[in-house]
Amino acid sequence: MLQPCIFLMGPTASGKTDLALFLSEQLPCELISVDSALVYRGMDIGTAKPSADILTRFPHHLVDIRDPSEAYSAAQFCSDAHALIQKIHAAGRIPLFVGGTGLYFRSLQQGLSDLPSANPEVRAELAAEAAALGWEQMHQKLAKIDPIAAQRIHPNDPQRIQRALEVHAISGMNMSEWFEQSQASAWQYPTIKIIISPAEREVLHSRIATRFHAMLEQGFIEEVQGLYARADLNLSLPSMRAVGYRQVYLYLAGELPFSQLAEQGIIATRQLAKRQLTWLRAEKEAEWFDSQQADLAANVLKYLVHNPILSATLALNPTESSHTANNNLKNRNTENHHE
RNA sequence: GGCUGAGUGGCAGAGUGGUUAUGCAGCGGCCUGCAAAGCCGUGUACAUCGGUUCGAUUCCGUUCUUAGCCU
Repeated sequence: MLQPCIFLMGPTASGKTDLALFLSEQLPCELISVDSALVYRGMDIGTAKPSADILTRFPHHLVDIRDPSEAYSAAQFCSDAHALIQKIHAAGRIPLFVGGTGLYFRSLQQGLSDLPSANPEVRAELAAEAAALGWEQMHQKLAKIDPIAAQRIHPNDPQRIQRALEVHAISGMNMSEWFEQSQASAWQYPTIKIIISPAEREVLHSRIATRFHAMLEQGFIEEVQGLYARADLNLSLPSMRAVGYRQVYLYLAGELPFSQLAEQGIIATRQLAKRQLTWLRAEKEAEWFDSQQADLAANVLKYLVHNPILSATLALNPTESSHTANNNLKNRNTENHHE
């Protein structure tokens, strides 16, 4: 019988982190971050990363595991996550996945087909070719190599055209053939999925704006200055394209006036949150909680503790789980948690 | 008070006697090794009232608003 997992999902600025910290105090959990930006060391303010002090007291897996010059990926995330699940389950504890990266959650649940991984040299070649021919031409090439993929991929979508061509260039087999041959192994663990988000979009927008201004006051620009100064970092890297970092980077490069920095950063964050919500709406069998409700933490904990998926595991950990949790419920009723 | 100009969708900004401007924002969606990425879709809006006309956002006049100039 497989042991359980918990997913805590939500858009940026919804208060996931505080809730996760609380839950990890109350339940025999280990925190695993599901966030494509928190993986980067030295990117702290703009990613709203928990402080060093918090991370010491509440260890998070998959935070600060890459240099900003490196790339991470959904496939690496899946591999890392599965290794962690084994380890955590072996210790009799529950993996608590927290984050807002929709692709990572989906990859985990649906599995990824067996595909050749990214190859920087091949990508560089394809990029150079595209610069000469244009992406429409590249799409036409793809149509010859892999008609099925070409039909699915829009001619204006360079990222996906490049990946499909890359797969073929590396392996000699096209993407659609790979999909046919490999059956992605789906998620097996009994899982409770919690989604938190403000019920009102305006609330989310206002929290995003407030938080972005706070980041600027906390020295966000100085943080990016250090990264901007590095010769090995540029805007083509996923790290420097992260929301907020890209805008500050452009400002430092003199391509975005200071007067527009906050506005553009906030807009980018809003658009991120919107895309995240699109992923979240597609989640099946998830329990939604309004992040603005006064007793959010208590309600989520109550929901988890009473969920049959957890009962067996909690019964094995009576002293540090359900007993404590139920006691703490009484003290948490009026508290409101924010990220 | 007089003269001249301008009034276009949330914002910016073209244009036309009868066909969709466009960009940004917003909203919805897509998503298989860059995903906080990349991409797709989505608004007859033309200040007011009246006139001319088969037909006016576009022409004429009224009113209002506004910018500049004059007294």
